[in-house]
Amino acid sequence: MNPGTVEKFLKLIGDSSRLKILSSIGAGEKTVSEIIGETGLPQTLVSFHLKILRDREVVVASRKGGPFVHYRLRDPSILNLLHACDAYAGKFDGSGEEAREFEWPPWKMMCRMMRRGDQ
Amino acid sequence: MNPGTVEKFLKLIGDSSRLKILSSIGAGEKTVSEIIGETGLPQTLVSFHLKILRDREVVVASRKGGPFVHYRLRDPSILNLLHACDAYAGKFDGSGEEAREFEWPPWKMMCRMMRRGDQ
DNA sequence: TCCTTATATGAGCCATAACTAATATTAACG
DNA sequence: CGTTAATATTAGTTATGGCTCATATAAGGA
Repeated sequence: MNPGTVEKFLKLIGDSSRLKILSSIGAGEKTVSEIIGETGLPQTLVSFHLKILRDREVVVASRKGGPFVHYRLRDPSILNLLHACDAYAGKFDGSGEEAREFEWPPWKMMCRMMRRGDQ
Repeated sequence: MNPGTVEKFLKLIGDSSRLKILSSIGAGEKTVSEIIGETGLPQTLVSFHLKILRDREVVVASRKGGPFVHYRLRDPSILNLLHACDAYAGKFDGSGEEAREFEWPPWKMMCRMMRRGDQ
């Protein structure tokens, strides 16, 4: 486990404006205006964050006619990570008891599970 | 997905000094001196971070004779999350291609898997 | 070419939090 | 009680990065 690598990654996504943007884009595709409308964040702030997310390959941009730029998540499953963190942290910050029921699975087990399409 | 909740959680663990501390403690238990020795971080910095981690219930402290305080992770499986992030981000920052093979499993699937002790 | 809409970018400001230095507290022993 | 080792705490400093303002750029239509 490389603390620097993990820190870099968690800081990349661990900002509420960015989380709003990622969540807004979701599994589909959205223009900047749509993201702005949905998040309520200022235009320049959205563009600012999108640039970083784009440079770091979390999102992918494409132009499709007009001045519109569409953004999609390069790996939509990252939303699952965010949801898991939300669920974990939500309980985690609370009683600190219910979170005991959940354990983060080992990486290899996550790999196997998604490869098998476990039902 | 509450951006504020997730942000708070990711910022809590998304610091390289803290990651080093969590990794040092591991699945066992360690004194502050041991953590200092293993991480190479200054004593006051370790104590500073441990206080926050303690207050936020990521670690649990106990005294066992002498001036020694032992720390353990309240939920050691969080190390699995860190390892997964490491693996994901490591590939992620690289070619951006190999990470495609891995998808973060949905929360419910993670719950089921750990409940079944899937092999 | 000019205008409009959509979006991007850069510089500077400001908020946050990690870190350090100094010191306080805890536990145990002589 | 004084001393030592281990650890915690506090105030101030510093580094980081989010955010804002002003403006630049891209695309398309008249």
